[in-house]
Amino acid sequence: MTIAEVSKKTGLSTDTLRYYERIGIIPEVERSESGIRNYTDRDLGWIEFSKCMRGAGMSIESIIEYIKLYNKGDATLEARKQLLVSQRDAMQEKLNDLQATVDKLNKKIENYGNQMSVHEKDMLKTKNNN
Amino acid sequence: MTIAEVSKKTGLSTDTLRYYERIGIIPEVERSESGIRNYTDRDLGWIEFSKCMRGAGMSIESIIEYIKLYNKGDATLEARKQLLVSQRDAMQEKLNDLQATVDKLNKKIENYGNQMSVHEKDMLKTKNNN
DNA sequence: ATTGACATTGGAGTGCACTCCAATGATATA
DNA sequence: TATATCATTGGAGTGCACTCCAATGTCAAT
Repeated sequence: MTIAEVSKKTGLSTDTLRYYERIGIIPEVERSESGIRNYTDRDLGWIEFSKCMRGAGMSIESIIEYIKLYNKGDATLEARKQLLVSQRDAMQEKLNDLQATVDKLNKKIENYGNQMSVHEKDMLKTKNNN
Repeated sequence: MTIAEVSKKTGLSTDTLRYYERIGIIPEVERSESGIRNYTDRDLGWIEFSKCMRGAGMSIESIIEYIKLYNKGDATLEARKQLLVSQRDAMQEKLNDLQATVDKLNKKIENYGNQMSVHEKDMLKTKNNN
């Protein structure tokens, strides 16, 4: 698979793909004799993984750490698990916060729903109802 | 309320507080004759609002837009509502993605749970199971 | 009146995660 | 074989959201 194809499949730009490889978020991709990348399905798996984790807010630094551990083999199983657990916990917390904010927003939107002056109502309410 | 007190209450640094005011994420705060800020509860409300929205990933640009609309008064009620609705929808989507990623991560963690070589298992699975 | 802890400003600096670019090389098609 | 379209690299540039800083001012307590 060429970089253009992978870009299309994943939605990541070729620049980002090369950047990810350079910094170690994707293992090094095989090249043709002339130096052109040839992505395997396995590479694609890592790309999707990284994309997914990045999308969930995991830092590039943490992904690099995970991949480094992975490359060290089975001795790092526990460490990898712990890394994932702590990332999941962080995500779960963000998720909860996000849910709380969505709920808040929904209440505000409801207030906007009825046609009375929200300007006035608003300022008579609890702090967070701007 | 002094800026230090507000900083303590909100968890935002004094630098951030001044920055937020400068860019319009917080309405201008009253000053003493000598120019020192004196925050009201109303100011605090806006700060909490902005903090909350920022925490949920709303961009500073959007918050500025909302506050500008707010300051234009009741003529902008509908626009404000629409802004909030679209932000909520964006958050809801992020929330769904996040949930999906947490679920995925939980499955991976389960795999790590049993002591067999995940290294081998891993690579025999579907793409996304790195 | 001096000390020390706070406040102010504008502007420069930081960190993250890309994103763009110019120079150059590879490959496919007419 | 010429042309067009892709690929490569290293390094510079971008955008966002802060964060830090130095010079200076304010204020309460000794």
